[in-house]
Amino acid sequence: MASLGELERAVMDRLWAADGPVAATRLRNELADRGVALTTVHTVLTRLEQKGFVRHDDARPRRFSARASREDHAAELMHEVLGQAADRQAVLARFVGSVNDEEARLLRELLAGGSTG
Amino acid sequence: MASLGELERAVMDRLWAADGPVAATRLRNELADRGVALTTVHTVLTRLEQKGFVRHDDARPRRFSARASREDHAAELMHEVLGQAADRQAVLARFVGSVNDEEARLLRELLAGGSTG
DNA sequence: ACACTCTTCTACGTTCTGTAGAACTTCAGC
DNA sequence: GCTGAAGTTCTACAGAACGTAGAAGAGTGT
Repeated sequence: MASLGELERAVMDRLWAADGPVAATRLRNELADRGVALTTVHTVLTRLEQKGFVRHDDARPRRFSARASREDHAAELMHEVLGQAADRQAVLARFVGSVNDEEARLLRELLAGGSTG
Repeated sequence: MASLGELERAVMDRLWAADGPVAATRLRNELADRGVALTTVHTVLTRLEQKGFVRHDDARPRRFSARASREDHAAELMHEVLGQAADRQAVLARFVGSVNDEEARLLRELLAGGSTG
């Protein structure tokens, strides 16, 4: 499980927040507060692709998008963390023990209406 | 959320697997396959302390222990990951959707027997 | 062809991690 | 209290990851 750097995460956040593929120039604009150069954005994007988080189309300004949604990514990460411990039950117990009531209710609903095979 | 390096994680694994505080020499022995020097173990231990993962007692061979259990740590991480996404419901939905039957059953039990207020 | 925009290549400084020698501290035995 | 062994801390360095971006190359519109 590769973890992301500060800028990498910022880029992923824009990609996730975006409503579709995004051009590098737009990302640069959205990250204007950091004052990063366009090439910097490209470098990060390339690294993110190598890590499997991002992909781009063949259009010409290339447009980049996240391979997985933020939610899928988070859920995936949760799984990795869960699987990394030998005693999953204990982890789940602690996890469930510390979610708030709303989340607990949601979980119950999700588990009740879940698939059966 | 600080992530750990290869050796750092290996050390944490021993600490978590151990049945109580562990001396550096023992850790070095347990990591014999890596052939690391005792000072290397100490360095890693120090860094792990700085990161808040480890603590040591005042005894004289110092003995080190993990601040949180592996399970607590994993559950904590899961929470961090969950909290990091805006749409928690969606994350939980995906998470629940991808746990296996056994885990799902366990979760149901945990949620059923949990607090109600 | 030319100017402009976009993309890729290459590079460098910083920080993190693995690695461990050198130096200092403490304890056991004398 | 001195001495040697064991333990601990200090300091340093190499390699990788990341932020950063200039230089160079490629594509587009006119």
